[in-house]
Amino acid sequence: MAAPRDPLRVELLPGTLDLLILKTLSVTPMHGYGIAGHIGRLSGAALRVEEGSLYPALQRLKLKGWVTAEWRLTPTKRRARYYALTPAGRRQLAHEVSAFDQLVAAVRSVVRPA
Amino acid sequence: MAAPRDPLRVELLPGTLDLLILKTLSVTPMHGYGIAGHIGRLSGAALRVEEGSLYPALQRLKLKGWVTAEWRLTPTKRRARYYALTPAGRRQLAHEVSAFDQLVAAVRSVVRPA
DNA sequence: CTCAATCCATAGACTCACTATGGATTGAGG
DNA sequence: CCTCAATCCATAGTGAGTCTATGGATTGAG
Repeated sequence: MAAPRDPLRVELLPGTLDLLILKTLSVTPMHGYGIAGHIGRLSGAALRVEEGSLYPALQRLKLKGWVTAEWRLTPTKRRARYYALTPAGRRQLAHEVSAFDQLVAAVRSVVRPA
Repeated sequence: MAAPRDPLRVELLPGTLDLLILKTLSVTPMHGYGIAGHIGRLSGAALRVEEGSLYPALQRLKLKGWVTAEWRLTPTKRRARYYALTPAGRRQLAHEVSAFDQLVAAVRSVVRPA
């Protein structure tokens, strides 16, 4: 079996965090801790969202009107702040997905020219 | 013919600029202006590297020992500062290409779950 | 009862790209 | 000749955004 190794941390490029959060919330409203867990799981633990990045990001998204926040109780009776995507947030998500794809294509055209 | 339109500017994600510069210099030594032109051309004008981003980036790369700088004359007899990749720079390039690919894969696994 | 996990959030440091600016040189077109 | 666009260099200041470090409260398992 392979030797245990560090969990291959991929540094987050600034600008991708909003995209990841919006996408996560497009599935269902979720609280901060849950968002971080969801991103970590789906990425196979490659992406680790720090709380010091997450909460400021959520504030930004709220200010821009892309998400709403509401205190609720978790299934385990814990008090948590649930964030939900607004219609504007959904449009923004589509826009950011497209921008990300274009950027990746552009960078690849330089890194791997035909 | 298509109507003239704005050149579809893709905002550069922080961290990708070094990668683009290193890759460009891996072909042949080049001066700043040439680097910007090369990236713009290969990306189909999608990426536009501003001089205010480029020169500070070149300083960084030089400080880290990934490129060297040398004054020379262009084929058109203009004085220009030619930058060249060092062996450490080449290793860094390989590392950044790999990191970029991993990041893209990780983000996509969240944005487009199987 | 203790400790890990779950949940929130802020402050400060730091990296890095962008705008704005400034300057020098060359060649083409008038 | 003169002007202007293109070629080349570079810095200062700003602002966006992520990270580390920190702090605190609650719940359940052992």
